[in-house]
Amino acid sequence: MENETRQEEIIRVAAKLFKEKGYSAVTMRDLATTMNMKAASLYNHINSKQEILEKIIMRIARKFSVGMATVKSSNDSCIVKLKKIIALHVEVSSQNIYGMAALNHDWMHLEAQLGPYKKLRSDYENDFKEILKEGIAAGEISPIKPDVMMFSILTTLRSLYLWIPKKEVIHLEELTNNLSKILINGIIKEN
Amino acid sequence: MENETRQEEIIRVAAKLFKEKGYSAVTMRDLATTMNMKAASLYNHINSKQEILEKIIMRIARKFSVGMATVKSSNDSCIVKLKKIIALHVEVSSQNIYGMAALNHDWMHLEAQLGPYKKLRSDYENDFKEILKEGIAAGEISPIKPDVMMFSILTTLRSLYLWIPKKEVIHLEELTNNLSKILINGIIKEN
DNA sequence: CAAACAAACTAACAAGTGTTAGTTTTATGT
DNA sequence: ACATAAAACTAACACTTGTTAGTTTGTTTG
Repeated sequence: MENETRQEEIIRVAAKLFKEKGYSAVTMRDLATTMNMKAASLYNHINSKQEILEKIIMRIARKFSVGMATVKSSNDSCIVKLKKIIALHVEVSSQNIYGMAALNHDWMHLEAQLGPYKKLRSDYENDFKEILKEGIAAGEISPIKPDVMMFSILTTLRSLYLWIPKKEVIHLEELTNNLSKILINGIIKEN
Repeated sequence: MENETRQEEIIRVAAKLFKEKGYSAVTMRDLATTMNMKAASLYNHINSKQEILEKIIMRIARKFSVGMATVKSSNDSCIVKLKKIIALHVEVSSQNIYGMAALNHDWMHLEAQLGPYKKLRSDYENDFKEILKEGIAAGEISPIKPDVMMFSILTTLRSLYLWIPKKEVIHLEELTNNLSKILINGIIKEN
């Protein structure tokens, strides 16, 4: 982690602070103190507070879009596609625990990038819903309202960042498997 | 809605603003403008910005605690208990859409009430987990890690506020039934 | 060594923050 | 009509906000 630029370091530290208190409650002086410098010095590396938020959020949002495109273009069954999406969320969330908090809580404070972000998000949700609908049509998935299904699964996946850091040792593969079971097969015991 | 006090009205409007921008980003002048008054006038009805947040959050947190106590003391099976908890979340969330946002996003900005809030929340989670463990012991629920199960179900339920207002007409009972199916039985089609 | 550059610093700004004090308006009950 | 109380107002406060300008320090390169 020693070949990261000073800018990247600032953004990484900012994401951590944003997770704890939210974008609006974190001041440039807070960020500077954590970085062991004065607030004005931050501006040698970044252009504005807003820019930090943009980089944190848009970087992750694009990763999800790319991941979804890969899943979408595969020839897997819908259930397998869903499992791949679950794995995508576990992977991206575990690698961006702090950034995911900003993405979930502070996207509304985006300014110039607010439109582009919303587009990425709604495209993602549409793709997700489409997979569920195909699954229902193919008889793989129960014919419950796709909206409710998507909401249920996606909010769980979007909240992973809250929960992954609490696990002592994170077995990502095990977590992915458990989530797949719970989200797809439910929790009820079958006989 | 005409027998609500001016204080209650302020708190209700504040909750709506908090949902849109978060506690820290909402200024007393924002709140006053929305209420068609000057910021200083707010202080005829409330003592501080912090107090508004406390009332919004603690009021709801207590409702969940009371609801959980009722479920806990019943003689229902674990699956029925879970369904009752789902119904509890649908009910409280639909009646406090704006407040739920503050509870989920802004609890960390509580000051005097931060400790009490955290206690309520962790007690609630422990009760929830206990129900799942009993269900596993009784053979009603699949023997997956109770932590992962609780996380998955609870994050979905905690995010209901994001989603309920989007439904055109809200059939609360139908929503509760659909969620129960999805969260308990999963989405896969059984043959 | 000297030149060049990156990255820290001090000082200051204009605007916005929650909140208080004191005053005026508006409605209520006798 | 008048006293009372509720609820609005104006003005101001001390402090914090993001950001800029200009300067100094330290490190690399020719």
